[in-house]
Amino acid sequence: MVQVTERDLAMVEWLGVVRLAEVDAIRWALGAMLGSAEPISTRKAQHWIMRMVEAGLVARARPTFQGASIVWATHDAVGRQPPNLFRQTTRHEVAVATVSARYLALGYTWQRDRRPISILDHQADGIATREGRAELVEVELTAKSTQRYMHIYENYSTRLAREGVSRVAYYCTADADRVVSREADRFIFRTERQRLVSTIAFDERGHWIGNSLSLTASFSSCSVVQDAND
DNA sequence: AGTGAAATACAGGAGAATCT
DNA sequence: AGATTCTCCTGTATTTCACT
Repeated sequence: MVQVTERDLAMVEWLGVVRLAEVDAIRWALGAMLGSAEPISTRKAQHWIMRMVEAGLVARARPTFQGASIVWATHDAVGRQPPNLFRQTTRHEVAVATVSARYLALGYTWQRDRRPISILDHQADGIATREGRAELVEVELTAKSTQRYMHIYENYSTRLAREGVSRVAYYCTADADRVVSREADRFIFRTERQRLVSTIAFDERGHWIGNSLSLTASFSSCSVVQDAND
């Protein structure tokens, strides 16, 4: 019989929030649940997945069109329908989970953003919170149109200025990073501009290429900028 | 102390991508 | 095409851990 611990349940709950994750993200999230900022080994993560599959809490598949196995929490575990792995947005969701797991490892909690409250509102890919500071997180594997950035940034400017959002962080491919930054320069007023940061974290195939420190690195560069302006 | 589950380590296999 | 390399996944033996 498989033993299910508190940590296992916390992991499954997180999987329910992000919907999908690949093994690499599981490594980071499990490390985080052990109180570590480092990922556990791949083998260990795979054993965990096998145990959870046996317990009926997690399901797994390896679509041939992409490298790693995709893992999700079963309907029994979280009461949500299993994700469709063949949708266009699946790669994006997997990438969001990859970023989310690294936030967990840094001691953040992770939630979904609120549903849009108006036609002009924009829903981020997630909210990472630590010590009362909430950060909106976006994963951008392909750049959107200029028009859409105008709307999204207008919305983010408001949330930064009036809704207690401390920062907006983009994790991008090289191409998307260029556009995200350029459009931010155009559309975000200078008093808020420094609080939107973008880093190159994925290659064109959607594989994580940021190092484990890239989140913290962007934090420190952000605070340096703020100090300089204070 | 004894038992079963989990962690760990190492060897190896399948499949895709790349090279010649 | 065939060989090679790479990445991700699996089998299994051994050690560690948790519980009664």
